[in-house]
Amino acid sequence: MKEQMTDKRKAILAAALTLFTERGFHGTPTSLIAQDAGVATGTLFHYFKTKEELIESLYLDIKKEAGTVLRDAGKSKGDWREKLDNICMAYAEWGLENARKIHFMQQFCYSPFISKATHQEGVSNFLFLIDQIALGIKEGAIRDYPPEIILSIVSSGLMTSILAAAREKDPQKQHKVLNQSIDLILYGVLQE
Amino acid sequence: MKEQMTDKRKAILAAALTLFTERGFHGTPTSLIAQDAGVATGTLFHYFKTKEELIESLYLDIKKEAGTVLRDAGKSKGDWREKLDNICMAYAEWGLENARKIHFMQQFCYSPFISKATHQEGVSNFLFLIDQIALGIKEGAIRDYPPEIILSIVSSGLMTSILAAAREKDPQKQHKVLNQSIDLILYGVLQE
Amino acid sequence: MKEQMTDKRKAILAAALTLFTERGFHGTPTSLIAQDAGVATGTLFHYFKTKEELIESLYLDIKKEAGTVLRDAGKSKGDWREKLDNICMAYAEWGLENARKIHFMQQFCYSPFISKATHQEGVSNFLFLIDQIALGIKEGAIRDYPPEIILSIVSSGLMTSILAAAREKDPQKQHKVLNQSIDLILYGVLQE
Amino acid sequence: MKEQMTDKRKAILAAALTLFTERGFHGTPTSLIAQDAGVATGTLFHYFKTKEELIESLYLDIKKEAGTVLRDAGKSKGDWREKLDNICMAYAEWGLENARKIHFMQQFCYSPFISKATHQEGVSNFLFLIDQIALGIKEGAIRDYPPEIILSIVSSGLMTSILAAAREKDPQKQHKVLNQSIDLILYGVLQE
DNA sequence: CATGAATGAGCATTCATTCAT
DNA sequence: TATGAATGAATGCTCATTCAT
Repeated sequence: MKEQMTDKRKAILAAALTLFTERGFHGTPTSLIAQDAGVATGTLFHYFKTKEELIESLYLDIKKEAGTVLRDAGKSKGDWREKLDNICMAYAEWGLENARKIHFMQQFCYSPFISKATHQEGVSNFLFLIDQIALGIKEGAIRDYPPEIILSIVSSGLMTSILAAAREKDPQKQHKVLNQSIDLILYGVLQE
Repeated sequence: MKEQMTDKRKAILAAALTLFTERGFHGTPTSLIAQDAGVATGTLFHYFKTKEELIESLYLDIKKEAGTVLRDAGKSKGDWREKLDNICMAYAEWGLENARKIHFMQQFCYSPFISKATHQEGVSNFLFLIDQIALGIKEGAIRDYPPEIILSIVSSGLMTSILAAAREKDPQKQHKVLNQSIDLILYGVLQE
Repeated sequence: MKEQMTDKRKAILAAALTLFTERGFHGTPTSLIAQDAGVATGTLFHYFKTKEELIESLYLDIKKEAGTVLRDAGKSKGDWREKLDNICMAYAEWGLENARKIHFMQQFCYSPFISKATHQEGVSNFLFLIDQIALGIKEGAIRDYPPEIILSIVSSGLMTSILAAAREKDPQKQHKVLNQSIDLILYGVLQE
Repeated sequence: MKEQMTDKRKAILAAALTLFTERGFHGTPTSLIAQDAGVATGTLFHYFKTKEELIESLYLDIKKEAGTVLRDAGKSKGDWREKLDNICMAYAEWGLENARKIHFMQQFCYSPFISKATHQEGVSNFLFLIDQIALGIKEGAIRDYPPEIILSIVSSGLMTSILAAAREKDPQKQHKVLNQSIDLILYGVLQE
């Protein structure tokens, strides 16, 4: 547990999340991040050797958090439909409360600021889902298609839906959008 | 006929497409765009008043081209499944040959470099699909969900699949990925 | 008479006068001068080889015009006080109607954009005044001080007064300011 | 004590003074100012947010210094002629040693680079002279003309004379020119 | 004579990073 | 650990000037 997550470190990451999504990577001066985080410019470079290291740390933190949310939701009991529904809803719920993190992932996962290696490491948090899907296929609950393809389609659909839901003001409407989206996504995936 | 699309203008847009996707907006100097396009730096600013205007023009051009591809494919005859399949395959085919354009849209559609107004204008090229989907619902071929939701889930799924397919080297594998992805996407959408 | 003073040439000089006083030399693009003059950018360089040549031509034209005004006024009859008063008032009158030209001279006579040679040539239009002053001294009407000093003090006082008068809106007030200023200036110069 | 006047700040102002008078505002690259001041370009912008702020600061500094010189000289004892003579000579003396500052004021006081507000603030350093002149008028020593007019004529005459004197090499000649000029200026102002 | 597209050197300003305190 | 003044390379954009039409 090398990561002690000082308050200052956390503040820097939080400020960076907001600023990077709102202004892009190069559009965000490190001095501004430091300012918003309430620390001196030099301090930022004490915690992160370079600006690149900062965005990659942020990326990994978010991916890890998202992975944990999914893993926890995956422990729910019930049949496959229920299980997948739970996982999707848990992710959507978290995404709605952390829209900026979804936004961040969407914007930076294919950007040149995240190295291939970091991207790999980030994705690794979701790999257990591949196994789960394979299991669902074997049990005849999920259509027999390559699990990677299923995962990428489901997750891109979810991300887009969360962002769409976040654009609604009314929480009831938000949930309606999410429920309908998840219905559609799972129709595509589940064997009827 | 305001748009005469000079050769130089085209060259600048082409160079910008490649560089923006590879290095990001702020990561790409205008001088480099000009160099790659084979024109002087001043010339770039003769055609586009600012760097922002350049990226927005590029965005609109691509969205327009994508809209045209879809519109043409939508004229095909046949039942709904065939029709949707044709549309998706045409889009995927185009996307595969223009992976950079897909990449560009994915990376910049939610970025702060494209103004809301431009985003709106870009999306307008796809609005006719909403009507089509509504028609399909009325005819009982497409599940009865809000057409906007259906459109956003289908298109995000398609984009992701195209990018995944583009990562494959072998054209045969590419098409297999695409076919399987489109199958899955349409399962979700079509009423069986 | 090499100078045929085409309409276009005149238009360029007029536009340049306004723009140079309002925005400075380097602050005024030649393209803007051309635009305001209603000609193409290339045309400006047909009449003036460089931007420097333009400002120097403008400077000389103005100095020449000012010299002519003074020379004409100097032909008036009457005693020395009357004569000097006439000269000053004529100059002030012209300056009031051509405040921009006064402003221009004030701003650029010591600026680095006017070469020493051009400055010399411009000043030559006023040299006859030195002789006049010398004559006035010899006749005992003007105090016995070096004519160059007298000239420079009188003319700087006049310029400043014209600019001050031009700042007033009411023509009556303008003239009051001018008359009072000229009174004061001549008190200093005339032998009582 | 907001103004700590760091060494670096002082060096930048000194370099700017020389360069602006010699090459004009737009004719002077900030990089050259920094170089001449012996600091990095970034440092210049650490002390002055923009090039405009730099020239305005410089203008205010000089006006303040000039005002102080006059104020100190105004404390001298003696009759009005002596007093005005002292003030003028003190100013001329300072101007001779600081010809560049005089040159700067002459060149930029009516230029578009100094905002109206800054001009006002600069002029405020001389306002006490208006009161002095009014007093002189009341006591019958100075001719009864609007004090503002008297001030502007005297000061423009002085400035011009200082510049003329500065053009002489020989210090003796310089002082002769100044003395004669001040004589002439005061003849115009003083009631005999 | 007149045009205006094209050029590319030049400049104001920003910003990641360092380092003395 | 924390600070923030100082650095200077890098970049978006401007503009005098040319030249093919």
